[in-house]
Amino acid sequence: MSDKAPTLVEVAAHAGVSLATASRVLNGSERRVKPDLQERVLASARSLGYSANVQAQAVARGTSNVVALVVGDIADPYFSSIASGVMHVADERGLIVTITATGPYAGAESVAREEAALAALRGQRPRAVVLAGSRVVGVEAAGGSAAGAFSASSERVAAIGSGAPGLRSIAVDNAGGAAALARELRGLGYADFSVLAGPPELVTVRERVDGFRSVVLGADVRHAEFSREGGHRAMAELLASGARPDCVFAVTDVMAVGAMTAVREAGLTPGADIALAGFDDIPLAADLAPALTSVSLPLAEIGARALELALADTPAADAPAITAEVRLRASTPGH
Amino acid sequence: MSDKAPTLVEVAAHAGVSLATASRVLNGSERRVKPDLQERVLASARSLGYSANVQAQAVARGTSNVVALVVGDIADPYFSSIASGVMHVADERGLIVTITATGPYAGAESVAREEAALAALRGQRPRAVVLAGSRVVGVEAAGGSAAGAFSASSERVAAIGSGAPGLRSIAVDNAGGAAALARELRGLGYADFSVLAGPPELVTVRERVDGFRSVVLGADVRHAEFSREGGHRAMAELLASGARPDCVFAVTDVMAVGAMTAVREAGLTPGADIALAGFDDIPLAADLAPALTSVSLPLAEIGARALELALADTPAADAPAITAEVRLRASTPGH
DNA sequence: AATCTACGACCTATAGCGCCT
DNA sequence: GAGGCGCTATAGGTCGTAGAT
Repeated sequence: MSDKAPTLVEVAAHAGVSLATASRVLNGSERRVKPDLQERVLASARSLGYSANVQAQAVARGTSNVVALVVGDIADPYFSSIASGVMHVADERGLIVTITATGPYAGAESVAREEAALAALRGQRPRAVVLAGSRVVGVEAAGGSAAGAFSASSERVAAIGSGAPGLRSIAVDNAGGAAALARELRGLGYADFSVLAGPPELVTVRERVDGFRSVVLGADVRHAEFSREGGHRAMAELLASGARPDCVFAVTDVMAVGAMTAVREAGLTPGADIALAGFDDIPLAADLAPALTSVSLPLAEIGARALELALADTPAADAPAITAEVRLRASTPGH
Repeated sequence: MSDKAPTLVEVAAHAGVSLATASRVLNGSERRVKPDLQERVLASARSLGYSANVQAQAVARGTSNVVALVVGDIADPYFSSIASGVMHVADERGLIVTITATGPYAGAESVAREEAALAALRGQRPRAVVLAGSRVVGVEAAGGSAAGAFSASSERVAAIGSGAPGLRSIAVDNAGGAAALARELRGLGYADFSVLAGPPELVTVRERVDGFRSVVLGADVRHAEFSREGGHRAMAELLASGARPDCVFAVTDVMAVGAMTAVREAGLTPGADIALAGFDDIPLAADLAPALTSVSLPLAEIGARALELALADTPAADAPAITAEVRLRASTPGH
């Protein structure tokens, strides 16, 4: 009934070898020890239930096997899909993933929270960090102080989307995807568009809105929280104002979901009375009724590539931007 | 352009004080030092960009501030909602959370993976661990070897749902919720039921199926993977077999979503031709069309309580089981 | 034929690592 | 200022074999 985990010295003593030898057979890779001793050490370790203390290893080695992931909200399908990809490659490489959520976006306070999170992360001395939630426009906020401190201290950071200068980043063609969507929708016969956007400070939001409006110049834009509720409220207000666009583009599928419900609550039929399109192509998008037209992003792959990029020794030649693919579905029927 | 993080000794030297003093003002809680020294140390720390190495602190203190969360699949709304709750309380208490995914359930292999994950977790010396994905029936698997090693080594573990004996656990009234749902559905006039279940080895599945069938005795049961695809396939097969139950209960909302699409693909209208109900009440359940009838579980709260339970010094008097609430919606209209 | 030095193979002893008490 | 946390890394020791003298 040992109530404390056995240490290496105990294992070494039990096996009758030196600490160094025990360390080598249990962890060290290079030097090898004679088979019989090796066997004895392993046997002792097993019988004592030894498990190396990774914290101590990290201190001794001067490098941890922890990677940190920063997201906005893990319950959001966008982030959880990315997290899934990150965790997959971490698992392959025997790395431990720690996750931090910066919470819903709420102006300056969020920037502060984000920086606090990054500062706290530094304490972990992670081998790499993936910023999936660093969403604030501007070098100062996203890539300046906090994130800057990372690169300066030689820690490897990769941002998803709009990379702050000087930071590795996985480029996502938000603007191009949104523009392509706009073109398709116009080709379908829609003419009167309205855009449901998140906070304008978020780069991702700006890119998607700008991309969409580069094709559909006159589209009216409405900002709201970056969530299902935000989409719901924005759409409800839009309808309450008497507007009846024939197609609404929500910059996020999650917002589109809320918008769709709002349309329904107003006694209208999504798809038929008002077409609806989103962005991200989250897992459930195609299962909605009507199935939601969206711009597909390989979220898990993005997460995986982000971690690989962050882990790389050399900043790596800039990979091509992740391309977004338009998926037309029943929520935007052809006229 | 320092490429290495400054250490405490550097800060101490810079401030002209002893290591111990610096340690006290920057981390130690008890003893306090004179204001002027304190200020000097803080100034040095700031100017050097010092950030305590938590790994080293953990080794020195003999206790880490890491809590581990084990889930099946972080991209599944059920798990990500729970994770959200866990992360929230961890954040409040200044703890770091690491997440491990055991992957989709796949028989014995999954049990092995789960144990491997737990073994790896031991190396982290977490202050507490929350098992949200430990889903296998039987003491041996879920609470036996691996998990047992934790409690034996005095680490604090809490399981969500069916607790293995000897493990702290958050009880969830799966059976009661499913039974209540069955009663409500029968009250609505449904008589011919079919159940879409996940792998029978999972306790959660068993409890929900058994609870439902304790009310609706004759219900036919069909097992499939514990996912959207599983629900889709099972429903497609059910329909292909020529069966036309008037109400189908999927043990999980995620499965219900797949089932709903399968119903539609068969040219039938969910709700009208075949009623559909799920379990969990994931965020998007009410936004589906028809809105999905489900049994609501406070997932984030469950996660939060699980971590609190795991963290508690004393095993805590057994709290009441989490009660599940039936939410009747449009997918199961009254006759 | 016996001794010496060389040398690889292997292990032990012992400094650290960054921090706490 | 000293000692310790659990572990890594490396200098330095021991031993056995082998070619040189």
